[in-house]
Amino acid sequence: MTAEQAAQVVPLLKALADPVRIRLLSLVLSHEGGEACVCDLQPSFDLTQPTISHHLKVLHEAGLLHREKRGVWVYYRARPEALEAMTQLFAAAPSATPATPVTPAAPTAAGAGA
Amino acid sequence: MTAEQAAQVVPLLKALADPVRIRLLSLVLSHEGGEACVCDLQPSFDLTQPTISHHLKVLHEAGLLHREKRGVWVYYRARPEALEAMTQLFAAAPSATPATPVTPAAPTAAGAGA
DNA sequence: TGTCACTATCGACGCATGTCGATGTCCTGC
DNA sequence: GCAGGACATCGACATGCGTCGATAGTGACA
Repeated sequence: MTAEQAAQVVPLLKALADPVRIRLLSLVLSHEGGEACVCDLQPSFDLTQPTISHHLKVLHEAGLLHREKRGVWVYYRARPEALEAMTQLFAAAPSATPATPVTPAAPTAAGAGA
Repeated sequence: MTAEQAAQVVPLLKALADPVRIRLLSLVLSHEGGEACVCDLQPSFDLTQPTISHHLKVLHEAGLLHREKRGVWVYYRARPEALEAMTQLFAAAPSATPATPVTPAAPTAAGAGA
């Protein structure tokens, strides 16, 4: 993985690397119709409304949540593309060593002449 | 997802939510034999040795890397269990709304009598 | 028009984190 | 025993982040 590839995935991981935000995303996903407004989400947390709004903004800016205003309420919905990107990231990773014999390799940087 | 479940996954995500660490894990996975020592990894970054060591420690404490000392070198190897936990997390999530019609739901918390 | 409810933004505070230089620990080879 | 290399730890610094209270913006309703 190059530095550029890492720079693409890290914002998504950063957005999810918070207990409040990953629960927010889970709540939105499991909510009726796959969408929820702030007033649906806030009661699940012991946090103030601005804090919830802040976390939703982070998820939105990371591309994980879609935002839509309907009258007084703002509805958030998960964006499957972002979730799929995460799925593919981890689906590709562990295939490297499923049951390989793990041949001990000599270090290359410092040279094998130790 | 409960707060407890989130608390279990978040440390893994936090450990990966860094461009250096996700590249370190990728390098270890793709390295010969699925393992690498610090001297193999450091040349890929413009960072000092203590910083690389710090990031490897974070990955190790999160359960993502296994650590083994052989002589002067310390070899790091990915732990498939942790990667599988990540895979399952994201594999279960996006199945909520693949092509659902998204029926507009009224907010429940503030009551519909607004 | 005035009021109320829902949500976002702002400014501030404290804590966590990434990075570095200096140093310590452990092993190898002479 | 001594020198040198590989890696970890420590202390310090700057930056980022989560949280709050206060406040602004916007739509609904009487």
